[in-house]
Amino acid sequence: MIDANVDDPGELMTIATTAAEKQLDLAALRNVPGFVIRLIQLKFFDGFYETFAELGLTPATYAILMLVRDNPGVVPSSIAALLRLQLPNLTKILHQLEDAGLVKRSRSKIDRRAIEITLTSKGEKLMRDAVRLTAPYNRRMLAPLNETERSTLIGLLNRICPF
Amino acid sequence: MIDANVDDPGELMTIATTAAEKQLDLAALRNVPGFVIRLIQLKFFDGFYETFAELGLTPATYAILMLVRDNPGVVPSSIAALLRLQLPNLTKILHQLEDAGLVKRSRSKIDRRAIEITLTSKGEKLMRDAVRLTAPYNRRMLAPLNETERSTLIGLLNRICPF
DNA sequence: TATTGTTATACTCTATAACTATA
DNA sequence: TATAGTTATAGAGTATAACAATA
Repeated sequence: MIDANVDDPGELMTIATTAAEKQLDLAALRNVPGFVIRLIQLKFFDGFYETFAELGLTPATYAILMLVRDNPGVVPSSIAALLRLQLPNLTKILHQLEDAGLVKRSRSKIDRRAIEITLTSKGEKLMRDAVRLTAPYNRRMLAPLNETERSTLIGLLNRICPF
Repeated sequence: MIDANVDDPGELMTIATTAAEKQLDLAALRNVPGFVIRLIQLKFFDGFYETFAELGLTPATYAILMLVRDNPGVVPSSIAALLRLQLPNLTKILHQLEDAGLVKRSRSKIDRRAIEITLTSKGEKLMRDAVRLTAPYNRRMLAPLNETERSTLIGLLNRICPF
């Protein structure tokens, strides 16, 4: 050890990298919900991968497969509109899910332009496994809140959710 | 008009693209806060660009400049840690902001590896303009909630925000 | 030997235009 | 003429490795 910071004995002197250490003023940004929501979303994504990577799921494929599970025969344009994905990008993902044996694509008999998406049995099994991990994941992400507060938050979020 | 849907008279037959039209079952996804938060974040980003694009601000530059405004002399590594940006990516943005005359970069006299970031007067003026647009933007994004609910939401979000 | 900031680069996500087949 | 899906491609955002200067 060459040099030591008097305020931080026992460690090499480094520039503080957390708000608390650096005493940064964050009051303004904390009152911008869009900023706070962005940070929370990054936290949820990190937590998602920690929990669901073992199943090979991403946030996007989780949402797509869950939507298909509850709405068998849903068409790509509906999925894209709801999940705010561009159709070309969704097409690619759906082909990957089909290649992985998780979904089945079949021409609609009513409108032969449309493709009806359903889960395969492999896809259904995957989502059963995913569902088992979901409640613990949600609890972990909302750990600072008690049960009442979690319900309140989910209710308020759904009120401002654009669908 | 060639053909008309009996359920939708007066319009060409199209596949419904909203949850309401298509009667999609979204109950499962609505109870996954991470999913709802992702959609809300996309909504906030869209709204952000509608409001702040005229100032040339992005969500990232807004946050960076606001942080620098309230913490003059803050170093890139602190900004990166707080805003969850990688240092190489932040470096690029800071050089753009410097080229635009919004921030000043100067070597720290305490630690000559570090760069202290401050706003220029042009940067200060820009953020005064941005602040004027912020409250209306926040209100518009949280329009479905009353004043009490907005406060409750912001409080709960800050409790789960990772800093 | 570790840290700050930089450069270069790769990878993922997202967006747009042009095409086909169907309506 | 408009829509569903596809293909190709471009752009933005994000991540990683290697480096120089400084501690």
